[in-house]
Amino acid sequence: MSQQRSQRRYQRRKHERPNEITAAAFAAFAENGYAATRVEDVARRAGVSKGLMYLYFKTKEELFKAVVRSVVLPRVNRLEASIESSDLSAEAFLRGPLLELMKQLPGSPVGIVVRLLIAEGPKHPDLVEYYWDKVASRGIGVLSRVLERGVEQGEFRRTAVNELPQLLIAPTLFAVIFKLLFSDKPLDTDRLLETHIDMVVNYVKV
Amino acid sequence: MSQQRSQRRYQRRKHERPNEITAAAFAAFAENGYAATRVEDVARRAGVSKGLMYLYFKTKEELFKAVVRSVVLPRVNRLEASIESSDLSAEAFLRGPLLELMKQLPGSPVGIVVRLLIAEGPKHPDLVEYYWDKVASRGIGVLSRVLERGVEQGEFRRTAVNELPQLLIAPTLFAVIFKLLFSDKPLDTDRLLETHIDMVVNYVKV
DNA sequence: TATATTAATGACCGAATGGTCAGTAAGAGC
DNA sequence: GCTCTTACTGACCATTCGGTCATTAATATA
Repeated sequence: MSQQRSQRRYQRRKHERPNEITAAAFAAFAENGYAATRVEDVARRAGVSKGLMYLYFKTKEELFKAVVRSVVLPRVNRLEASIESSDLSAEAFLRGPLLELMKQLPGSPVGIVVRLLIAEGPKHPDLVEYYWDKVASRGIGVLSRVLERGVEQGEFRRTAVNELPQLLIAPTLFAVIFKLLFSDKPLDTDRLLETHIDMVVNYVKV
Repeated sequence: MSQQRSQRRYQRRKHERPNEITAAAFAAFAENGYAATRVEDVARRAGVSKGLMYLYFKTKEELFKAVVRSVVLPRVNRLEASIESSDLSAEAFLRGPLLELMKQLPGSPVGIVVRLLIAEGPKHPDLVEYYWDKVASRGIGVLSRVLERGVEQGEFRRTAVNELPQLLIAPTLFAVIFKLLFSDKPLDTDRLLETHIDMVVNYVKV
């Protein structure tokens, strides 16, 4: 035989480790929440020793933040891009791409992150701040611009919704949390969101 | 002097202890969340030894459930009563008592409970079930009946909202969570909720 | 006042877990 | 090949914390 008595005990994979570890951590946090997940669980999932975890992430909290970033950032970027590049009318945009995005959120990894944020946020203020800057405020900005465009083009009246663009996606959070907690109870979240958008559009349309 | 060398070390207060302990536990959970709160912290807050905790609550989890019950039950009962006894028109009810209730939720203890439920729910399925039976489904029932009454009296059309009464209060959850996470960011939750109710009423009114 | 009852204490236990570090072996560079 | 760097391991430590229990003292009863 060549030179393997037993297989290599491990491979060195400096580059891939961080992503693999955050992925494993996300899965573990999703199942058990942050506090109840042991660092060693994550290590096992990632096929790595506990010691290595601390080479790439100084503390469990650092790992947590890395997870949130990795899940949330690409999504927001995609959203922002897809919106800015759209040439639909405001109404068509709300009923089309935005509604589609909203429908996808319940049951997506974002739901998990929301849960983690709600549960752990108060203990990690800088993470909350990060989320606000990089996600929430950008999301609000996008909604705000869509409504504004609608007004400029004479499609929409100017209403309180212009100052409260959050109202557009508020029921999405409800749907996310409902599915999270009561996954076995019936609720047609798609229809809920459709109805809501319909309601808003009727309300703001001239 | 009478018979006190030093003050009594403690008083026996069998009857009051449970309430005092759940109150202390609520405060502690509110500050730190469930997992991060030590039983001994709660004991100290309640002015009681750790051992006594286990006389009144078999486990930390039992204590948790008692807290949720104590905060949530009286509120739902009050809501249900106030609604059934009202003789307002459906619209007046939505714009009056219901809106008022919604406005009160962000910042109330309910917000804390919601956070605890979201964070710990997946690990305490029977608690979630309890919450569904005693709170969520009853709340939905109330909303449903108001809308139904509106239809019967010819005030409202029959719309998708009749089957999705959750839509009425969905933004309340958003407001609760927003205030929970981003307490320092501006958001006029009262106006948000008013606008939403206005929108719904316009939508369903004949 | 004497006795019985039990509310309440607090020292203690053991398991769990975040984090460390001395040592090992993969594999890059020569 | 041989050497040197360093990615990686896994045993270990310190601490924390849920839960127990033998003991104590407040108070009800007689």
